[in-house]
Amino acid sequence: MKAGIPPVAAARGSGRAGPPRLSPPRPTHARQRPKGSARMSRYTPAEIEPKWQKAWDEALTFKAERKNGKPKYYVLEMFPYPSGRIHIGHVRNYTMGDVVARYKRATGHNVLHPMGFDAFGMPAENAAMASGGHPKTWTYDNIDTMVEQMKPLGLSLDWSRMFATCDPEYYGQQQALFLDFLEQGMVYRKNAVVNWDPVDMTVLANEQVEEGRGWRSGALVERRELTQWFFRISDFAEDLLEALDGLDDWPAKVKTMQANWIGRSRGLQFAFSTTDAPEGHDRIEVYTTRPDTLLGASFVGISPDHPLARQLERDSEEVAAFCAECRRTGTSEEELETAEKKGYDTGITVRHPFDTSWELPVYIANFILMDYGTGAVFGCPAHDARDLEFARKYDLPVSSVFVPAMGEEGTYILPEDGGPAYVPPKVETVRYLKPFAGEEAMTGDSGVDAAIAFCEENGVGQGVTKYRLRDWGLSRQRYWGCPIPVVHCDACGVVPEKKENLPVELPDDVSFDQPGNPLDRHPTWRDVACPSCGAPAKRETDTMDTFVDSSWYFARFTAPRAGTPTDMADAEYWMNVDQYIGGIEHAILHLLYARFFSRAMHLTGHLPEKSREPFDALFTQGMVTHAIFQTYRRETHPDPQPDKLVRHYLFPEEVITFQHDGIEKAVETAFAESLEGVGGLSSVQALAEVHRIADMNGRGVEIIPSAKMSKSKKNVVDPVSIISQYGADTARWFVLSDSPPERDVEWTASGAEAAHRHLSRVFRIAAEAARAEDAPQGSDEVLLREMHKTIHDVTQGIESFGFNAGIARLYAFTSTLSKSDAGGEAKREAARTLAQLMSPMTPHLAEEMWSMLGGEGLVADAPWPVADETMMVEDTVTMPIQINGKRRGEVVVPKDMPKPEVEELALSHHAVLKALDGGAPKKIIVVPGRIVNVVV
RNA sequence: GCCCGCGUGGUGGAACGGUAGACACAGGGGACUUAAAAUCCCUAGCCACAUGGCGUGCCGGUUCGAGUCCGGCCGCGGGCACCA
Repeated sequence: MKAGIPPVAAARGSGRAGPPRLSPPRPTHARQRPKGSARMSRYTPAEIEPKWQKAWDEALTFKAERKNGKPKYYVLEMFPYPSGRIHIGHVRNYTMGDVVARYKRATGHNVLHPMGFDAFGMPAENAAMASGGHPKTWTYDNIDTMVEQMKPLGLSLDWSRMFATCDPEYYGQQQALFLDFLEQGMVYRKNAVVNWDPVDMTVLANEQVEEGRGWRSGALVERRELTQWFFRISDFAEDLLEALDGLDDWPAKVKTMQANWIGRSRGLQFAFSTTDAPEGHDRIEVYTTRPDTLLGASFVGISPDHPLARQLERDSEEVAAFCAECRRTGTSEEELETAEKKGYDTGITVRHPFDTSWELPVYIANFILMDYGTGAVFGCPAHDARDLEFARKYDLPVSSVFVPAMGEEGTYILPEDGGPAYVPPKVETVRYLKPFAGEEAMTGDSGVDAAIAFCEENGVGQGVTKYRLRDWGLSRQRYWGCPIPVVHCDACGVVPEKKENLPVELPDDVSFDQPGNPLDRHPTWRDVACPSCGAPAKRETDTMDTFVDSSWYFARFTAPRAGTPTDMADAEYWMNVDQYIGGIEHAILHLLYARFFSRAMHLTGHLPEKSREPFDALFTQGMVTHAIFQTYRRETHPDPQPDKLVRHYLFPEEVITFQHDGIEKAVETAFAESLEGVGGLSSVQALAEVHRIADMNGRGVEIIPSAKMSKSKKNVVDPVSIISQYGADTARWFVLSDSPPERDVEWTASGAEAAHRHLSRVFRIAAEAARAEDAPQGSDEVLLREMHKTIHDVTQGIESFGFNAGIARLYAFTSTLSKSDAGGEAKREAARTLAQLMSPMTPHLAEEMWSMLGGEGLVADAPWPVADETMMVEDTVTMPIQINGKRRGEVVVPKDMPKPEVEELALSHHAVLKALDGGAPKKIIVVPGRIVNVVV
């Protein structure tokens, strides 16, 4: 640990509210205390933490090895991207995992808790372009820094298993998996669109497209088709959907999101016959999930990429112009859906399948995706908001098919009369105005079923099940990724690389001085002999999506140095991941891809059957947020241009926060110090005056609370400075306190100080207990009873991911212990138990307490304390008495008092007597042990 | 736009459909100290002197009883297939 960050920097600022802190606490480690009598009562994390980390290292405490006789437990946190520095969000993520890992160790499990890096990806290339370095150097330097920053956290990791996905040993095995998948027919090539920057001549990621323009060139982005590699994940759609049911320990919201993403739908596929269409387009296939609304059809819409649209484009400049415009939007669904709905009337019509004299116009529409369904839809404006918007824009007819079944008369406005589109859930019963199949009143679901049956009978089309899930395009036109191990040969076509030639390693001699993929411009790497015929051929220059890297790393951790992707014996022993922990932002893509991969790895013999679902339990944690401090700076321009106010962000350490008139305010430290005569930072009054002056001068600071931390907004907290100031245990304790793990937590400097004060207090109390006189006293039992309740509640808290609740109990128990007048031995027992209960959260402090209280060995090796149920039983219970559901009093009764007696007691309560006023109660509800409610 | 969440004092939050505000931060008061820091104790949802009334984003519903369940709205966050 590095000594001394400027005290002002950490203590000022970012306090949520309150008076200015004028004399910040000095970093604890800076006090070089003489060894001696006072030494034992001072909490010095800077001494304690490295000492115990060394002890764990030397004892190989956290090395994971296959062992018989103990149940295994595999806990995994989503591995980080090596961005360069660890982030307080990482601290929270890994601390949660560490709590689980240490707790499971203590409860007799053989724990695997590994760490690695998700190391391929665009930021490394961006850095190389910006500063001329090499992605590889940048990445490995970052990894070194981050490991160095993570080690002081004291995580119970088996560092010997560490790897980065950009290690050739890792991605070589990934290439082997790719070849096996290819052989099994789970990979194929097809055309797909990408964002194309016509100036930089390069493919852009969605995030590199800003308002339809390339982020560097500013050129209008185009969609361009390329031949790309795909995983057949959609073949697994049904299985991936069905299996969600078995994931009992996954959050319901994640399962819902995945189910919606897979999007199984039952619908009708049929064809409209066309009039006046070019040859070969006499039919337009459409797919609809609402065939019951066929009689409300108003138009047919086709994708700009639909074969018919393509044909028309060739024949007409106008159509070509319209399609070109449609293709100018990005490829993301969000952009397509939020863009203004536009259509082009082709002049072609189709005949309605139920009535051939009824013709509908065919529009090319920018919101229809070629990838989903058939690339064509029929529009029913009355029952689809988007179709209604479109119909109103192009003055197309709107005709209701059904109306609400009951009620709402008088308030319901038909869409044709200007009302909104009526889109009830399909389970709701509606009344059909023009039923052609089924009942007049029925649910949407029945309506759809009846419509499908009717259409099938009459030869109009057939019921089909479709999925929204598309195949996974894995080709990326970038350097810093896992090379796709195939060779393109003029004679043999696409030829897989031979396994003995793996890994196909990335060449080091590349430059990023021009846009595009350097592999494309690297002749000696690119030009190879065909593995099949030996003729001159070219390597595939696309690399893999980085989601591939993270789709199997959990399996690799079970045998990180194996010469094959996995070692079956190790996989059999360690898989599955018993507890997986990570951000909710990965709820869909990463987790779905990993579920697909583990199925594919099972099919290719790399994982056992049980690992088709690799994560037994999932927990999604919230973010760490921090207030943003925003101000404006005057930017001066030469005459005649006026000066401009430009938004400017301040780091937390650049401001002082305080509370005035009940409102939290902030002033810029530098500005306050520049003022003379107002007393600067000496009091709330002076700060308020500074604040007033700042506002008048356009130097006011605006506080935007609870924002996701980001470097550009400067609302970041660096864990390294927190650790050097307070120690790792304080950082760990803080990120676990207060907020429930699944929710976002706002980092506040005052909260961190409070955590540190508490740990110091615990240390003092433990030191006192160690010295306490061993005279037995009457209140031993009170303390021990409380201890057993605490064991129970903290255990419960950890088991249920209620770390904050467990910590609240530990606060309470610390308070009990400090006030207890129990004998020394009881106090020591209580303090040792406290150390054990705290050990998953604050492992270093716990070890120190344990050793000072005469605990045997390491607390990390001590078995978890077990609550004695008999010590927790209370014989009386306080029951609140409610009158009409409002609390009016309480009675203390024996725990198992029979209902009639409780009723009698309640009725004699003065508040009840007063409320009854001589009358009889209407009803009395007694919930044993909980509550009495008297209804009068 | 679509899918999924979340919303409780000045602040973070607690609460099997059963005493709303545990625990903590900030605040107020006090003890100790020459003074301060550190520490310890007390206090505290809001309104009202009080009896009491009002309170879990807003509106409505179910229930003896709703922060919790249902419907509708508002606000904020996550995801939307090439950010990881």
